[in-house]
Amino acid sequence: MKNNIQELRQIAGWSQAELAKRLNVSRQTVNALERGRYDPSLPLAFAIAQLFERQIEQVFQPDT
Amino acid sequence: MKNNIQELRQIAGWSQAELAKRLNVSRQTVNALERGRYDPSLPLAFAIAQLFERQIEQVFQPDT
DNA sequence: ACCTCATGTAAAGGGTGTTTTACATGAGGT
DNA sequence: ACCTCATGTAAAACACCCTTTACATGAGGT
Repeated sequence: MKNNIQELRQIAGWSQAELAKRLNVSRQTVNALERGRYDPSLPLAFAIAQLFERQIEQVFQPDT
Repeated sequence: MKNNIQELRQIAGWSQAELAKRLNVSRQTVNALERGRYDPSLPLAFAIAQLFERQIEQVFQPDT
């Protein structure tokens, strides 16, 4: 599962720490998601999409 | 997180076991999702939405 | 009464998502 | 040289997702 979190975050002008705070997760979680270490839970995926005013499919793309 | 899995499955005319097979998960997983015992992983949420030809937001609705 | 099918549930176990604490590196500004 | 900020990473701990195996219930058909 790929994602555009880093790109969206940089467009917004936020650090990983700032994004983490807005999502109520740790900075390490944001870093891990951007680096593709694992996928977020579904509720976190919704929070990310809502924060960036995108649909989930616009932020996350399945490998297949 | 609420979802419309049961409704979509019934419209498709499938049993929980049939849906599970199409999703490559166990029947217990389908049952647990329909009954709201937990949320699916993000990849499974994508598979469900794609199977029913819906957007993720049309299948899953955050509580907030 | 029996059989089958669909559904609900439970327990144990492996794998994944997220946290806290902590340390390391590089870039920029003083 | 120093300080600060942003980023990357690691280990331990905990909760959650999903599996297999198993049993229980109710509805419908014979």
